[in-house]
Amino acid sequence: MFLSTSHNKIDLKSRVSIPASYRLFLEKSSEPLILFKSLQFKCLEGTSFTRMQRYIDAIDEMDAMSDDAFVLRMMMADSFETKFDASGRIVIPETLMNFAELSDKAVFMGIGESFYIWNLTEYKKQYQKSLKILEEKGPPKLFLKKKIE
Amino acid sequence: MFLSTSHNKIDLKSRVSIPASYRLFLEKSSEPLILFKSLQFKCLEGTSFTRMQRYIDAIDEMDAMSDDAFVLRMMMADSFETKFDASGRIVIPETLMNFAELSDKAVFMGIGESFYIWNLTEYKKQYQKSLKILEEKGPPKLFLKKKIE
DNA sequence: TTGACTCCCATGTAATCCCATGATATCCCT
DNA sequence: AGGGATATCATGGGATTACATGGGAGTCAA
Repeated sequence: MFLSTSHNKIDLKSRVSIPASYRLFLEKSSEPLILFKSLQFKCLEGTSFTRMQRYIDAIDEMDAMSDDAFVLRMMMADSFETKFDASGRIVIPETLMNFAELSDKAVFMGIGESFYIWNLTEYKKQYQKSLKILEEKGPPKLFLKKKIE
Repeated sequence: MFLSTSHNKIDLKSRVSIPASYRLFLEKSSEPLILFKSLQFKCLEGTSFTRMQRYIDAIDEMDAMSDDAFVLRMMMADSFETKFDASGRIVIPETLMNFAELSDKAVFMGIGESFYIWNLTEYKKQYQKSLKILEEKGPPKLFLKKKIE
């Protein structure tokens, strides 16, 4: 799984080291890494090939003319399969760099099945926001087990 | 699969480079590339031979006399099997150039099992539309579910 | 013979590979 | 438990290759 947070450098060639633990997870299942624009935030999302495959299969199962299918297709179009170099780096495509407003620093944030890549400012903003919500509304209700009915 | 977006030039001979990653995907399965008019948009669709076969099978399964079958068959009649030259280009048949109103620029948009070829204006229009849908309706339900079983 | 199509070669740019390095973490032996 | 040896990790930069594109020569058909 993708867990933990780390701050890595983006060099002049738009290369970043993917945190070793993330890489290990992908290599274990010998999966390529897919990068795409988040549909919810100004950040990138990384995930495994098979997970992306699931979205693609889902498109075929839905009404091809529906809004959902339309948005999902656009998401595919903004997805990239990336290759690791010998030392575990990838190149972030220019479109994605621009979308997430990345320049020289990337914050990796593991969220289980996938992970986010933020620019530092945006990351701090979201982090503060989550603290504020926590303070105002208290800890979220969290059910680790499904209710049996 | 077909992912990512790229902007390629169409030269005076109606030649375009098919993005290397798309070509790789086709070569891996040693499949010819089929080009045809999109049934939904003013763009071309490219896909593998076997997937095209599936479309044709689907038509065969419908009421042969129906309007739907009629329209689909007419569209399919304008399908072309393309050949790559040594450097990975194809020639876009004139009928298709006209249909999608292509001239000197082609936007390739990978959507998994197939890809679209748009003229720049039309592509931008569709992209804006997807942003609008996303803003108004939020991400597809499918996407919010972390696991799809 | 002319027009269209195909094959072949040329080229600048951008991506990828390869080797090098310092820093940190891990191992291992005493 | 210390402390040196070793592996792992993140980073930098040059060399090499791949890719997209342009143009010309050869080929076939009307």
